[in-house]
Amino acid sequence: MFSKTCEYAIRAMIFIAQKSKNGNKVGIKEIAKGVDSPEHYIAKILQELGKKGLLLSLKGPNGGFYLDKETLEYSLADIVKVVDGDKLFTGCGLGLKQCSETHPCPIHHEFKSLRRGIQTMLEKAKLGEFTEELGKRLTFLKR
Amino acid sequence: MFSKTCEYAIRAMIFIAQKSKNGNKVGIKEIAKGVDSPEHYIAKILQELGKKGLLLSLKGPNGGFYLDKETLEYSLADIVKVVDGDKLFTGCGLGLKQCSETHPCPIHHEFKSLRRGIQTMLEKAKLGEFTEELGKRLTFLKR
DNA sequence: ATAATAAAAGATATTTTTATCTTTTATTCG
DNA sequence: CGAATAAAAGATAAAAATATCTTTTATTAT
Repeated sequence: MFSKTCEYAIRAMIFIAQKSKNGNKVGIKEIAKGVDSPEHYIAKILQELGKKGLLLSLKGPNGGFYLDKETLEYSLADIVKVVDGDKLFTGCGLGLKQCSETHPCPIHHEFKSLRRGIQTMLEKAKLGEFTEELGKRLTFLKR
Repeated sequence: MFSKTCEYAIRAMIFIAQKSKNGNKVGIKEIAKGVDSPEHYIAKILQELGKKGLLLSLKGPNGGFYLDKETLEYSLADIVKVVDGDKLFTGCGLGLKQCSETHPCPIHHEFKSLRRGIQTMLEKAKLGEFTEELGKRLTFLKR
């Protein structure tokens, strides 16, 4: 469904959301450990998300990655769009470039509703909303 | 959603289904052209599907790939399982290995229903059922 | 200012996926 | 049988995704 890069990205962002609840920041090492991802690799991904405005960071001592009230409102769909692009939401299930309503692949219509379901679910899933269950250890971000 | 390999596989299988309606066989060149895929690459994929019993073929003059009454009953889900494995149907959306009902990732439950929807749709889609609309040029397998 | 810290950026390496090319084997037909 | 045909199989290549390592820049606290 998602690229591995995107899986890391989502897990890291949810992790940061949880850790930055009280205005705290979290370092890349802790993030990498917390979501079980390669440190330098996830760093790259977060840099990109930062450039796109989905995430904040500060260098130096006491620095790290964090989310504020505004960025906590971003959804998983926003992350997916930045990392994997929007082919999951708009592309043809069979990889045809010109697949459309008027030139559909054989599974175009069935796929359309599936895609819509995926997109709706990801758009509803705001970063700020995962922290509670994570805090209670009802959900997990690694292994 | 699917690997590129799997997209080719599905397109080729639907193409063969259409072409082998009247007991005909279709050569690899015609298949490659018909679904706009690299010839040797799709050949490899079809060989694997053949080994797994989803597809029949015959060498020599008048040879080629074809489907019979039985193999036309296979669904897109069967193809996906052979080519991409079943991680789309059973794997964790965030890539966790131990994600389960008792150790769920934050989107486990939402994903479960999406996955089920995808699987159901693919299982319902039997190879034999695409030929009519393709014949009427209401649907397409390339570009 | 300076030293310490931590992210940003750049360069390189590895692995997997995708694709191509060549040789071999099976089948048909004259 | 022998020539032609077409898939099967094996070897190699190219591209993309994933991962690591090193250097640079920004920030903080002393």
